[in-house]
Amino acid sequence: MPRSGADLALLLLGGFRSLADAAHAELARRGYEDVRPVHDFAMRAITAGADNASELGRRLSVSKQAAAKTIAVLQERGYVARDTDPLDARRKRLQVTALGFEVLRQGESIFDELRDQWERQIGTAELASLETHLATLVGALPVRLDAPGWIAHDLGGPA
Amino acid sequence: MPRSGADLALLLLGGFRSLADAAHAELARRGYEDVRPVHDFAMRAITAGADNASELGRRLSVSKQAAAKTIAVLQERGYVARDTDPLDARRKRLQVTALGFEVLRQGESIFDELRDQWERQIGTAELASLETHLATLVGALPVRLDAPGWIAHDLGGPA
DNA sequence: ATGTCATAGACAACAAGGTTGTCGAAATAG
DNA sequence: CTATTTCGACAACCTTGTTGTCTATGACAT
Repeated sequence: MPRSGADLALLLLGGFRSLADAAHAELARRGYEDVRPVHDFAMRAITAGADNASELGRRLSVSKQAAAKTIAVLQERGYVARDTDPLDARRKRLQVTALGFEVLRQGESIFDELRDQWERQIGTAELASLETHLATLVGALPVRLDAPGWIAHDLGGPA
Repeated sequence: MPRSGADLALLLLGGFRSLADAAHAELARRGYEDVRPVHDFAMRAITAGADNASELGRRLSVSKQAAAKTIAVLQERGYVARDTDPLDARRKRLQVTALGFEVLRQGESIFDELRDQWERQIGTAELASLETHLATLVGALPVRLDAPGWIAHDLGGPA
């Protein structure tokens, strides 16, 4: 059955959402109730080298002010720490704390489990092909979480 | 190459985003600069029978107040009209205007064109299989656009 | 050395979208 | 006729983002 282009878009969104919702719920179940996908992505970016607010903003494609707000939350909750940069007094160096890494680790394993479930549902080869094709179509896009309203927000639904 | 679960999620999100961004940009190019995906979805829901604010809220899984705000915008821009319901004086019946339908029509064709492009890139059978598998995995989820921060917002990036 | 420009981070003001709570009017159940 | 529910509106507030402005610091050219 030939679906419409709009359906395809919804399908993609739905796929992401079910993964993200499930991960968020599971993370909450494991005790990290205040962690949302944005936080996870931000910590990943920090780990990957975005060790100051301006740089984090660039990596996430948001303003540095927005990045600073996210950092403030992360810091408040003990997931990242900041200290001054000895080489550049303007900068505050960011570091993911042990607690932060713990969340990152759990998040990863949750997503991997979710992927395994999908694999069992449609088959290893099928999922691999789906990923390959999607990767071809999407290319390497910057993270671009953007205004993560529903990504960041508490996702209530049963979906 | 076995990707991680998180990558899969990002791929899905990326797929949706590239479609949505392209559609939004093309719609703007065609002169509908103030239409965002949420508006499109809302109009679709209205056409599909959600002819009052409360019902629209239910269909979109948002509060009726949020739905009312969306309606206000849509009305302001002339995409929907409201009149009183002769059968129930509490209700304001919603109707998509001719202009609204025009946008809907254009949006559909844009998404279809985008899908065609994808089909040419990876092959008809491949795209169909991708859709089928995704549909299996996702199931029938309610629209649930949720807090459409970046869906609703003006998507600036080149992505 | 010094003047100029770019960058980091902080603060303020504001926009968009959503939420809950409240309320009056109208429909409906008993 | 009364009690409950539903609709739409309003207000207050949250979250995440944005732009603009400001100071301190660094980089660089003169």
